Amino acid sequence: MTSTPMADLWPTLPGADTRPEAAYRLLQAAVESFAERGFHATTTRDIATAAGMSPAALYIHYQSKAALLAEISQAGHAATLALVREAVSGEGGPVERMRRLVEQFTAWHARARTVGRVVNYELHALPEDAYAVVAALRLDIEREVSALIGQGATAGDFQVSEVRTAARAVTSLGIDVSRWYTDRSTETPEELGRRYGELVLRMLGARI
Amino acid sequence: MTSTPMADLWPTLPGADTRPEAAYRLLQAAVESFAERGFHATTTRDIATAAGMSPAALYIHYQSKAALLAEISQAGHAATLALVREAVSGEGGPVERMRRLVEQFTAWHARARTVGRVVNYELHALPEDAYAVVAALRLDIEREVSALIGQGATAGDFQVSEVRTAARAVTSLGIDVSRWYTDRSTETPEELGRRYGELVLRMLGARI
DNA sequence: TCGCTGACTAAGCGCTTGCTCAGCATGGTG
DNA sequence: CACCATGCTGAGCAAGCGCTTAGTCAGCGA
Repeated sequence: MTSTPMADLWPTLPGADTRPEAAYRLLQAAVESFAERGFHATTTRDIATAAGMSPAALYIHYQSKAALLAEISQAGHAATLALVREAVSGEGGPVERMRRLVEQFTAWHARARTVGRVVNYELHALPEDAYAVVAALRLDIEREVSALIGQGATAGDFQVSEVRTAARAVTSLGIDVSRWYTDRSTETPEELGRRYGELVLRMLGARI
Repeated sequence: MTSTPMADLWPTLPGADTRPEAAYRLLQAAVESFAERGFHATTTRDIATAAGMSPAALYIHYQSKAALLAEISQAGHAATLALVREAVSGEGGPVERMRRLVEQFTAWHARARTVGRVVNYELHALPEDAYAVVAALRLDIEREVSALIGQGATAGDFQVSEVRTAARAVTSLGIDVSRWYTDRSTETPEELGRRYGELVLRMLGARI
């Protein structure tokens, strides 16, 4: 279910990630548990048991429970920013690029909803230094989206009165997907992405 | 700051609410603390201290920490549903009512963002019976929005391919406001509401 | 065969948690 | 005055928390 998105974040290619398999299992268990119950309601025993180990084994691979959260949050944000950058700097005009951005951003938040929940809703539990890193990544994401809307507006492709508000709305729609999307949702992540793409383009006043 | 929305949820009119003032103070402290740190990271000592009491005093007014959360969540959802019903069943055509709905829904989630965070992001911490009540209220909210979009679509005022997806997007936009809106936001809740109203109407294909 | 290393566990430490309870001050009532 | 209900506190209990420690054991190079 979430194995594909997880693999996207922490590549298991030989040489690309030297992390032992046990550390990877702990990471996966932590994502699942943090997403379902939240960071503070998750115990180190939960994570270790789900990874098939004793609680003490966690501390061989990670400094603390919070370090696990920091790792997940930073990798998740980095992956999201990469996705956004790829769409924004891709081929085509503002309309085409915005459509691709929303499609990918939305589909990612549906597909990787467990990681997405940790990334977007457990920020307050991050240690201060990890939070600073993540906050910078979030700002970058917002700036990329704003820049694309700005380009479209000056090119006459979009009609928006406030670029920042429009950018907020676009990212907001995608982020919130990770809150409500479930296994039982009838739309596939890709279908949802296409539909949200349409809605956003109309919202931005694009003639389509 | 949040005192006005709080008063909306738990009226202090003489006779309307027989709750002792101390219980009200505990409620307010709990909302603030749950919103900032989350339910599980909040201790009963946090709440009691913020309300100017010893931890034991909490249990004179509420059965448990979870009972406080249940009270907040149910009152918050009830208030939101009332707001939605008032807008949906108000005067005017679908376009006019949708604009008012989004304006009010958005402004509420900005103004009452502390309550809003508890309402939308602490559902998983609710005891099972309280969750059932709240889930029913959430379903009602979604149904009201869907019904209005459906009306507008059949009347030819909206162009939407999937009513459910469109309804999701509309409520999603409003809910997510409680996540990101802060004291430092430059837009007032009402300004934000008006702008989101415009964006949503365009998203729904209304000719405006 | 040997000593060493890295991954792991059983046990448990010190602390915090949600919650309880005996008792105290207050103010209204006979 | 006595009486008691009410609202609260100080002290503290049992359980559970994150994390540590001492020790086990398979695998490996010399």
